[in-house]
Amino acid sequence: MTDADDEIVRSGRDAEGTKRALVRAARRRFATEGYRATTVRQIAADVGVNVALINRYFVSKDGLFEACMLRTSDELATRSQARASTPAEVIERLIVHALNAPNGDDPLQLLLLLRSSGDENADRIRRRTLEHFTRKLAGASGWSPDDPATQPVLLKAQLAIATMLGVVMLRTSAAVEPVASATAEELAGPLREALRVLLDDQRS
Amino acid sequence: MTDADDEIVRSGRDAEGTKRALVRAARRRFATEGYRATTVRQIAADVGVNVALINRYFVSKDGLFEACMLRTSDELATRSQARASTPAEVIERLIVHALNAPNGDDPLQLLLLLRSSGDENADRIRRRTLEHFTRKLAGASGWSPDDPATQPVLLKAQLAIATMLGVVMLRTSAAVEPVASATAEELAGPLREALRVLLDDQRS
DNA sequence: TCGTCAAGTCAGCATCCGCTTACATGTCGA
DNA sequence: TCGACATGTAAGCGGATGCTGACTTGACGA
Repeated sequence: MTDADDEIVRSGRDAEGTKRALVRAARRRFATEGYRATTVRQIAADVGVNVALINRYFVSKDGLFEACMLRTSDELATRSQARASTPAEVIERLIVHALNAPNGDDPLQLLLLLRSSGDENADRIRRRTLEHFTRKLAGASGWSPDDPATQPVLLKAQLAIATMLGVVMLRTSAAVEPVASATAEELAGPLREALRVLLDDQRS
Repeated sequence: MTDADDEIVRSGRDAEGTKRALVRAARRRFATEGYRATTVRQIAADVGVNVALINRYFVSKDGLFEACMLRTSDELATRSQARASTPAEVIERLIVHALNAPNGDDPLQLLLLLRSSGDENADRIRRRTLEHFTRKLAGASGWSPDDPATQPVLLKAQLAIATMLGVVMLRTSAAVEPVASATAEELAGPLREALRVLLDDQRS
């Protein structure tokens, strides 16, 4: 495990480690404060590294954002690769993912939080990742991607994602009470019910 | 009705009309592109007016954002003042409000509630508006605000709001398919079911 | 007709942001 | 030991952004 990359320790002289640390710090900033509000100087300062390295390693701020999206996309793909399970399990994992990880490191949380960047390429990646995630979610409910009757299920899956997105935003970005300080346990119950309606129905 | 304030017509020499037009244009920008990405020059250009007027009338960009928040807060309060109705009616109104025509201002109002400006005062207004809206929604389901047993209902009402916010976000800001180009009718069905679980239950 | 004042404009300042260029420094093989 | 290269730094440029103060224009009453 190459964790603890963004420690202040940062021994330097380790390009790959520095890149990882930059992506980590950037992801956190982008997720919590948005693309435009995040400055490359902030990110560099978080890692304890000179600003110019961002341009050296990622060409531009857009490039760094894209790297964040790609890494999030990868992690998400890896996790959902874990054998397709029952709808109930999928729902459970979705809830746990979104409600824990208060530091904003969870890829699902990050993906949901990412707002539009203004950069065309990064926005396309974000859209594609979300759509891929939608299909995964619908697929885990036992639908074939080619079945034309799947269309309404895709919509429902996306509504489930939208629900989680809204919850995460209200909790982290807007900090609205009481949902912001509610425990994961308090939220899990109602969320389970709502998501079951959307994901676990009888093919109606 | 003093609509059509942001027409190119803008006869000038009408301070109140200009202020309203600025708030309208600003709200659209803030909601769709976020606070930081929106520039005062853009807003002024949208209205066809000199930038300096923003500072004259609203002191600062923060002040303009706060005016936007206050206006949506007012409009939202006015609408929900319409006699408390049955949960089913409330759900229906919520859905219509959020799914209205994309050029309409209704979804933008909700979207604006998610945007944080960094300004302490404006953010407080946003939080307060959302919390007030939550209580209204819970109240429409027949719960007294003082009953301690209401707490979980507040949470559920907020989850319902979160769902609608997420849907609006995916449709307008992220433009993720298929939800972005789905019709209101296609979405209304599943949304009704999900919201009913959260708002119309049997006090469980 | 003309003075007054609000409504609106103009030009520019200070600051920040993304990015680049030139330079310093640590590491490692010959 | 030392040169070569990769890693990291310092300084600053060009442009955008928020905001300001002095100015112009138009409406209206005496």
